[in-house]
Amino acid sequence: MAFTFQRQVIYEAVLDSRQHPTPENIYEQVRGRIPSISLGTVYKNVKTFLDTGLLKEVSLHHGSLRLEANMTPHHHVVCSGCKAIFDLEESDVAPVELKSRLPKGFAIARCSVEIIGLCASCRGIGASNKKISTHHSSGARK
Amino acid sequence: MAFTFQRQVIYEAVLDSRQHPTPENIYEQVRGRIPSISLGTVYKNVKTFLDTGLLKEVSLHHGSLRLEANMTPHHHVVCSGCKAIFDLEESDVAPVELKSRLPKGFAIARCSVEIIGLCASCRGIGASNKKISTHHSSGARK
DNA sequence: TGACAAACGATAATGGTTATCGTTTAATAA
DNA sequence: TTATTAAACGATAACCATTATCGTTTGTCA
Repeated sequence: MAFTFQRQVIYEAVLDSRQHPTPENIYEQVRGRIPSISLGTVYKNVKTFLDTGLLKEVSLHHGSLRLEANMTPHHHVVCSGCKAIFDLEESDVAPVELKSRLPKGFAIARCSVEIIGLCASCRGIGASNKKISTHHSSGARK
Repeated sequence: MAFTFQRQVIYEAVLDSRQHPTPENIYEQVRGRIPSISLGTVYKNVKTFLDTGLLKEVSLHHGSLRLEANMTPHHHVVCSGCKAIFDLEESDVAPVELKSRLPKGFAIARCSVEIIGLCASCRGIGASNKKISTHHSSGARK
């Protein structure tokens, strides 16, 4: 991977932003230093950074809305391969224990634990138990 | 809110699916019972259900990719109003303690705690400290 | 039953993201 | 250093998820 000027500036833009920016946010900031940059270049390089592990996405579930009818508090087990979501009852996880202050004035509504990993079928164990298919390619390297 | 036949079938489709379906998934399933239903109707009613609290969305961050450069394990404080994301160091939360089995064959990669609520500015406390603006309307009733 | 608002289906428009394509730039070897 | 070649760039079209619009149908209620 060639470390071009565009890449440096894009990467620094994410580093400097303490706010988990969107590609669009990055684009706007980078244009301050490279006015001719294309939004496509930002997307391409963000994808490259994700693939090589230089950056991470905050949520595995951008791309499409996922719904739930279970309104009781509970947690989620998420497969980073197929994006499958399994529920975990609230009692299956010991209460989360905060050891520091939150941002000033923040009012907690709820606490949700996400256990992220690979499900059996994505690890190649057992039959290919098809989940609901969703989401764009995410795990494929070019 | 009138409880039309379409609404009943859509809601049951989400209830029956143990898999956190997308609107598209729901559309496909509902078409089995109401072949003439429109995808737009599914979206409209899903939105209605979200607004009235009958359904919930799994992630507050579908819609647009959010990036992070902090590759050390950490947790997130998320404002459900403006979708702002604050980081919490791993040491700020006591280790998550699992009290049950996960789905057979699931390999844990990491555990992430999400503390969801309203930030100071979304509660109307303090100056309107603008965060990076992102995401479509989500909190607004029609 | 009639009147009116709400919901529906069809479809156009929007917004985020990816793909394409011709040109420019970077890496490598001569 | 220059020539070669693949990778990266910018511009733009295409794509997919979602929302908006609009004319018609269906519920609700007087």
